Amino acid sequence: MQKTARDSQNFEIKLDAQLCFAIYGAAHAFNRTYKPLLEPLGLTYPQYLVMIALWEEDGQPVKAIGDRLGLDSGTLSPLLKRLEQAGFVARKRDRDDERQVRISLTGKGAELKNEAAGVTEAIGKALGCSLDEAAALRDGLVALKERLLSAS
Amino acid sequence: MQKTARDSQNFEIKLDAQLCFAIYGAAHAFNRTYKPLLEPLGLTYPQYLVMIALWEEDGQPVKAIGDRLGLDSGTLSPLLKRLEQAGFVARKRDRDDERQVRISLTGKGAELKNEAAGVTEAIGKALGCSLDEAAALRDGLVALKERLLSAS
DNA sequence: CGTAATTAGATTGCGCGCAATTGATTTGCG
DNA sequence: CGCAAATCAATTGCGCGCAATCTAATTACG
Repeated sequence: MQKTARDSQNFEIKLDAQLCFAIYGAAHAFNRTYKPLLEPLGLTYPQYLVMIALWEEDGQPVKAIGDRLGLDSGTLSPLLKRLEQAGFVARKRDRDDERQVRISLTGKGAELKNEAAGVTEAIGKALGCSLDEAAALRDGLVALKERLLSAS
Repeated sequence: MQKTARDSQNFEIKLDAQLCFAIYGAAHAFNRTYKPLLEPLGLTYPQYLVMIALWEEDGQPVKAIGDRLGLDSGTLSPLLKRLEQAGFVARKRDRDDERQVRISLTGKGAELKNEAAGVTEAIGKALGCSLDEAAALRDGLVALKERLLSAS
């Protein structure tokens, strides 16, 4: 069994594919784990991420939320409309810059943060690893993301 | 500045959020990096994953592809229909078990593997890390996925 | 043997995710 | 000042991703 350049390229192809599958699968697994936990709250996973962003800082414009989550108005506009419909947020035009729409939490939306604490706890258990391990994985993913985005 | 139970709970919510964001963001970054590379081939990212599965083993039934990628027929049926429309695969009922539909590569679909080698090379560069690092990340993701799925 | 339970795939409905376009507002520059 | 360029959100169109439902085929069991 001799090792050739072609072998190592095949190795790279397989690893690339495996990494694709791994990211893809892990993201879906995350999604599936959150879904039943978020359903009682009346939130989808992306909606939950938006709520977290608002719990951290209320009254952000759509653009700021989009930058934080990496989403554009094509995704956020209808999503925010549904959050408004559900009574979690209110949308109003910024008086100083009427291009912007600021998203603010309603009382109901702010209260939801307390219920969400249970979700966090359940996910923590499902992760089944220490905070250090989770942090290490997170750092690896963030670094990967940075490299991918800066390369393009 | 006193440290209270509420503080530490907020800390956990944020860390949880960061891991969410990290997976979410990395998956999107992967998607965005692949998209312009796959467009010339006429494939979307999920279609590319299906093609990889078929290049590894031709003639699989829909169910087997779904198990490999974690997708159900609701996603695969229309996706495969588009791959068939594009001339990359053919679908035919298994003669021994007419419930199953086996997906086989056309000549055009098999040839596409050669063009896809360039995609792999570009991604390898975009990853910007050693094979060992990529493998470690892959293992961490696979382990995470396993824990999440087994917990639910 | 025959009916019930299981399995495979397709279809429908809804919510992202993103490119492209549109419309309104603000900014910048001559 | 005035017009062009830039910015922000909304909308449209298409392709997933998944739950729920449906049909057809196979298997299991009495």
